[in-house]
Amino acid sequence: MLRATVKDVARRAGVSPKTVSNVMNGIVPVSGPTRERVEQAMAELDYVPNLSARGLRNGRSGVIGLALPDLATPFSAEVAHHIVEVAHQQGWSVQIEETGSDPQREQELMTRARSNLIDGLILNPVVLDESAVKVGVALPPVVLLGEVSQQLADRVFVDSFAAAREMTLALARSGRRRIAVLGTTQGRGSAAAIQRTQGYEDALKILGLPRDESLLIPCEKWTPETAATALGAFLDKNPVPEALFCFTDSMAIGALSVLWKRGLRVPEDIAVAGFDDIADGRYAVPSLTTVSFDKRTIAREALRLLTERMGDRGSAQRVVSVDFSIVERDSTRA
Amino acid sequence: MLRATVKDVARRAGVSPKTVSNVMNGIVPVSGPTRERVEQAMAELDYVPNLSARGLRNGRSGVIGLALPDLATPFSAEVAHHIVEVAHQQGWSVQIEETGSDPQREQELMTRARSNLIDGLILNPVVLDESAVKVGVALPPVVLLGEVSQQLADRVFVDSFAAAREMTLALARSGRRRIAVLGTTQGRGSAAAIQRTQGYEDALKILGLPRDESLLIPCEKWTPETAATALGAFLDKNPVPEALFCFTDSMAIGALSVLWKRGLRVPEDIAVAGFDDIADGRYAVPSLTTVSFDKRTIAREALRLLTERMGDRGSAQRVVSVDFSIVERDSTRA
DNA sequence: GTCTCACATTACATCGATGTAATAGGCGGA
DNA sequence: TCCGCCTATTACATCGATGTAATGTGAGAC
Repeated sequence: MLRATVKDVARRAGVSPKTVSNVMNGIVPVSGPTRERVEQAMAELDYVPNLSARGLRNGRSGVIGLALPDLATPFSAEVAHHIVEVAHQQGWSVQIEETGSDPQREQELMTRARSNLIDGLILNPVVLDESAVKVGVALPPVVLLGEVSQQLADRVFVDSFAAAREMTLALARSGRRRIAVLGTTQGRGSAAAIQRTQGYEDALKILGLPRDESLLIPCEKWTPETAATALGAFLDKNPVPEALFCFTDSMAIGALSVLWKRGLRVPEDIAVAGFDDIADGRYAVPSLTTVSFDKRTIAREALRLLTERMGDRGSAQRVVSVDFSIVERDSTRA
Repeated sequence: MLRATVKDVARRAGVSPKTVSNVMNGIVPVSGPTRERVEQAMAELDYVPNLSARGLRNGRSGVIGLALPDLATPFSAEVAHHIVEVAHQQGWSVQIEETGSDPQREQELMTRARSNLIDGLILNPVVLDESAVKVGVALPPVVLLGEVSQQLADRVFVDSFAAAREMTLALARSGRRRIAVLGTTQGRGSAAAIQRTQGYEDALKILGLPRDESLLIPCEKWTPETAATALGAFLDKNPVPEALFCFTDSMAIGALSVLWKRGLRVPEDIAVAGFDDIADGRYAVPSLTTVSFDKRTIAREALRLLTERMGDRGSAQRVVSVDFSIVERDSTRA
């Protein structure tokens, strides 16, 4: 059985297809009785508009794309959750893509986006800074999430540099001096890694603490697995630091696991802090001190920038910084 | 600057629009030289097909919907991750919707799906069993994930009853007799809750252990928060059980947090087990014993059922059961 | 040299909704 | 009674890609 179309509804209501369309869109006025007849016909035929047709005609699909490195990451999952929710409230559908930290795939996405199934794209890039958003190509509206050196698109971010500095200062407040960081990168790392490292170093300077290269624990991929491995290797060769600042909560959770296995008590033997304030951190053992920020705000701002950009291509790019705060929990409480 | 269309490509290549279409689709044969001219023209014009138009014409959009209760839940996030990945491999895009455990919203989704922007729907229902999939309405292909009493749609699931029974037996293996479960529901709960409770009770019967009503710790929402609250209330009024089987890993993580705060050692004072094998469980403190199953397999099977169903509407519904195994980690190891 | 036959290519209609411009209908004022 | 005007409604074209059926083109056979 075929689906009903405007034509069918029109026939049943004894009006023209365009009138049916007018009833749906509510821009062109329709008289009371006519409207009622049409609405009844729609109900009787169980009419559902064909969004492909509408999209073709209007040039907009009502769908936005959301591209994240890996949905299974708690942080990405929380961001996705809020974006889907906010988008839904505003009548948008969300198409999700994973980039797997692969610039190639971010390119593909752009193409997809240009195929008109997507009216705009919210992209959380990882490694790539420049590659994804190529100049000169007719791009759909794009909003970037996070720390990116990219200057060509709208962007919502948390000031990683300031946050890392504050967290380091907070860790030092109880007299801790040997503060290690987990998640630094060798060579060209992500913008976030670079900024967090710099924030940490800036705090050391403020504190008058020596910069100890050995306290920078590199970890390219920011997952519990890699963090656990990296921290394990570090502990095999170095004395236990007084505090450990992990560049993400996920890494901190991996770190807590390793510390516990080695019989190191947190926070008595070593304080641990994270970044992102993911839900798991609250229920970590012990609960995790972290850099917190409102992900719903990020979602809302990203969507705001995106919709504004749809209306007004070509204006100067906007950048929104979202506030953060240090949330102290058991993992650092003396 | 407007996007190029088949017409533009055709003009540039000196052929008809239909020939361009033939080159893209590869069904109607196109001679070598012509194909080359067309391909070059497409490249020069940076041509990207309009998927709305294609969707309108073909009646298929190349997009499938994925509806989950809450993307921020680690379990949902992992499932989503695998589905997006598998779908991508097969050339599908995935549109994500959250149902927030709200049957109303599951209904809306069906409507959305019928609006032809979605060729099929993978739905992970929670409370609703019957409501979403109404008979008689022209539905898009639907595959349900999880334990549902629903008999009208294809389905991929893990045998919760058997898994809960095995887990309970495993917990009893080290001589533990007072085994509590966390996550039971009062009244009409989710199908999963009912089956897991029954599996637990079946194991008690096998073990010859008494069924102790007080060891059923109710918890409607399966989150760490609610689990922590429920377990806290339980511990205030009851002696500490020898083992605690949480109906999800998320709840187990909340439970571990509470136990730790109360100074109860896991597994010495109480063994703890979960269900789902989410990544966080591996890095919980202590690492979490759980019911494990391959989520990629779930994703693959769900997509297989869905695509098969697209080709063949109307055949009998299929049900796929995915294997599980008990993974013992530190939270139960004596 | 004409006639098939096979195959590549084309013109045209179509998918469903909606903007545009023209039409129909109603009402008040002269 | 007729004109003019405002509003609700309509016919038609259009968005871009593609199926259908018809056309064109060449090779091969007689």
